[in-house]
Formats: sequence, C-alpha cells, structure tokens
Amino acid sequence: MSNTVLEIQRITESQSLKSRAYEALRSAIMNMNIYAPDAELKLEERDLSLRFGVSRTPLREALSQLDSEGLVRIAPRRGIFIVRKTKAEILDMITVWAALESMAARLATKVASDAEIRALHALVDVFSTDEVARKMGEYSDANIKFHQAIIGLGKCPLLTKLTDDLFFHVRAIRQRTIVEQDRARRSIIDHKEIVNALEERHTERAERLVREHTLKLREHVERYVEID
Amino acid sequence: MSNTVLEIQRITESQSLKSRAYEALRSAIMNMNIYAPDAELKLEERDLSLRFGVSRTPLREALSQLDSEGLVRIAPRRGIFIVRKTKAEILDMITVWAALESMAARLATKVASDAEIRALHALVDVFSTDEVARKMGEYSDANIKFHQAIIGLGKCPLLTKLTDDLFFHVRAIRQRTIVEQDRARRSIIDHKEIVNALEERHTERAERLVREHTLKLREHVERYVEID
DNA sequence: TCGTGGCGTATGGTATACCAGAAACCACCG
DNA sequence: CGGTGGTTTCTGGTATACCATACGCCACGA
Repeated sequence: MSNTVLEIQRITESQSLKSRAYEALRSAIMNMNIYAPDAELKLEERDLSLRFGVSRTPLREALSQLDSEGLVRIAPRRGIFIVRKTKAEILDMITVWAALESMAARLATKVASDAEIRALHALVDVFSTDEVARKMGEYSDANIKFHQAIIGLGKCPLLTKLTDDLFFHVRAIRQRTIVEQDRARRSIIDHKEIVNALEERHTERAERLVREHTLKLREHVERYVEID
Repeated sequence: MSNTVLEIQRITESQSLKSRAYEALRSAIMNMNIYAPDAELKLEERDLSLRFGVSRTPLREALSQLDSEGLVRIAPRRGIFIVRKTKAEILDMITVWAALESMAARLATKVASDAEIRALHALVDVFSTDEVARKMGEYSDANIKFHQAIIGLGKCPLLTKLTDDLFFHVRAIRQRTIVEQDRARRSIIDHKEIVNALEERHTERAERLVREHTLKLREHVERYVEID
C-alpha cells in the first residue's frame, strides 16, 4: 500500500538560540536544589557562553528574561545570581494561587463539560495511589497536575498562564517541605470534595473548597517550612 | 540654623540604557491609541535605535522584555508589532482582576488598619465628583486608584504587582469604552458598599462585592465594547 | 600591625559588523 | 496579460570587540 499524496513534515524550525538558552537555563535552575547551603548561586555570562557554545548576545537576552521573571537577579559588574525566594514571597505566591484557582473552579462549574469534570477522578486516583506522589505532597507532579486540570476547566488561558508561572516557582521549595502522612490523606479528601462540588455545579461551594484547600497549604508552609 | 552633619544624597545611578529604553517604549505604547484603525503598529529596531540615539543592543533587550510581557510581538525577519489585545484576552484579564482583587479584599478585612480603610472614602469621593473621572468610567485614573488602594490593603506585594500589569493592559482599551452615565452612578454605589463591608470587617461580603463589581464590568465589556 | 590608596582583573553594558531568511520587486516567458 | 522564478533589499539574529566599574590584591606608611 503506497501513499498517493506527498506527505509533508512541517519543518521543525529550531528555535532561536535565545529561546533554547532560555529553556536550558530555566530547566537547569529548576532541577537544582537552590536552597541547599552550598548551592552555586552565581552565574557568569562568559562561562555560560562557553558551556553552551553560543555567544553572549543570545545568552544575555535569555538571562534578561529570567531576570524579569524573577528567577535570577542581574547585578551590573557584580554577577548574575539565582534568586532564592523568601518565605514571605512563597506565601504570597500561594495566596495568589488560591485566588486564581478558586476563580477557575467558579468558572469551571459554568463552562466545563460533564466529561471534563469526570476526568478529574483519574487524577485524584493517581495522587492517592502513587506512593512517590504522596511523599512529595503538594509539590508532586501528580498533585500539581490535578490543580492545573481544574484551572484548565475554567477555560481562561490567562489563569492557566499565571498559575503555571506560580507552580514553577513554588515547586522549587519542594526540598524544604516537610511531608506528613496525615496531610496527604486529608489532601486527598479535599480533592474528592472539590471534584464533587464541580460535578454538582455548585459554584460557591467549589470556589470555597478550592480556596480553603490552598490556603490550608499556605498555613502549613507558614508554620512548618523554614526557608529563610 | 546650619546643619551639623554631612547630608549625603544617594547618587542617582542613571539607569542602564536598557531600562530607559524600556520605560520610554512602554510609556510611548501606553500613550498611543493602538486601537485606532490607522495606528502604526510596526516598529523597527534600526529606526528606534536612531530615534533613541542608542545602539540596537540595549534596545533589543528592552523590546525582548516587552515581548515577554505581551505588549509587542517580535516576528523574526518580519518586524516588531505592537499587539492589540483581542476582546477575549481583555475579558480574561478582567476575570483575573476580579479573582485577585476579591482575594485582596478578603485579606484586607483581616490585616488592614481602621485608618487605612477609612482613607478609601476620599478615593470614592474623587471618583464621584470628578467629572472627567466619571466620563472615563472604569478606566479613569481615579477609579483605578480606588481599586489599587483596596489591593494594597491586602498587604500582598505579588497581588499588587500582578494587578498593576493588568491595569496597564486594560487601560489601553479606554478609547473603546462606551460610558453610560448610569453605569458610573451604579459603580459609585458599589464602591461605597465595598468600603462599608471592609469597615465592618465582613470578609465574605467584601470578597463577594468586589468580585461581583468587577465581573459586572466584564459583562459590560463583553456586551458593549467592540475591539476586534 | 593595620589602615589606606593605587592598580589590575573580572564582569556586565554597549556598539557594531556580519549573517540568514522573508518579502517585495521585476524581468522574462508562455 | 498573468504567472513564475530569480534577485535585491530589508529585518531581526548572532558574534565579537571594546568600555566602565566593582572588587581584590598589594605595597606603603603611620
């Protein structure tokens, strides 16, 4: 059986060096434990330039973007430093997360399809049964995927974009989180209640549950996580 | 009476060319009516470079930042274009605004001082009595100052930062807004009720009023504003 | 021994030359 | 007259050289 049409593969326009440098730096920072006492927080343009094999120009543009996003701080003639978020900043981010996700839940009760909401059960189950996920707690990929799914159901791209940024930053404090088995258990209960409220199209209740669930996390971080 | 101590004025380190170019471009874009049919939306690096009197390098970094903030879009080998937000994007921004400000109001009932809340009355009055402000409606500086004040009372810097960005974008559609005198009047009533709820430290009510007030604006824009 | 000032070096900031690709233009051919 | 293909030009992308300043080292002197 031979094809009768010319199959065209869209040319994978290799991103600009700038974007590739940006992605590489971003994931490199994300994968390192920046809160370790001996973490290498200082970067140098020329060093990175050599290691990446590109000139300083695209690299600087990538760094500049990371700077405006708050991942690094560029100090003129001093160096480039990976920023450690303060505890207050982390708490603020979780507060904003609560605000955005609760709004998304509100919207979801109005615009999400039954099938879409039903699909959330699967994500709850992953978090409930995956031992690794439970150990990582609120910062596990499984848990974050659940929350991202809810936000997606709000059908508001800006909500999705903003929370993606927040999750990126919040995930960075994974290593500092104390995970209690009991919290994980209660978290799963919360998740089930949230899905339930969405299924019943109970706008106010869904909003409240989501907000309270995330603010509980805020409370927990405030009390038990040391990062300053 | 002569001073007995050496008064030191901190040296105003003239910002880098990059930051100055950024500010200049940002305010230039903000002050132009980008929704006018004949608006010049295309920029060129070399042209700007000549007009600003700086080289392309710092200019490119400024443009790159504006690009990541969504104010312009850089099309490789095509040009740089000032982006017109679509109506859907504007609506999304107002939705997020509602989410953030209602959370700020919630926080404000808990952390703001009586004096701080009392000070809101003055801002309501400015909006009520300033003819210009009322004509500009939701996008007048007086109105936005009122909302920013509420957000400030939440004492969460991230909320402030994010909403500042939103206001910046939303303000750009000023020229497209149809102002009805009746809306302005009802808006003032809403404002008074919001201040009232804050003064009574009524968390749930303050949150709800702020959310509903902003979502009313969203509804209005959805119905009566044409920008696509 | 300690503080001071000069000087070298490292590092980010800026200017500029060159590159590659997209769009516009134009000549040529059917 | 219309379309096709080449060619020119314009534009953002990249590399690199040079600049200005913060910091550290070191000699010198009190």
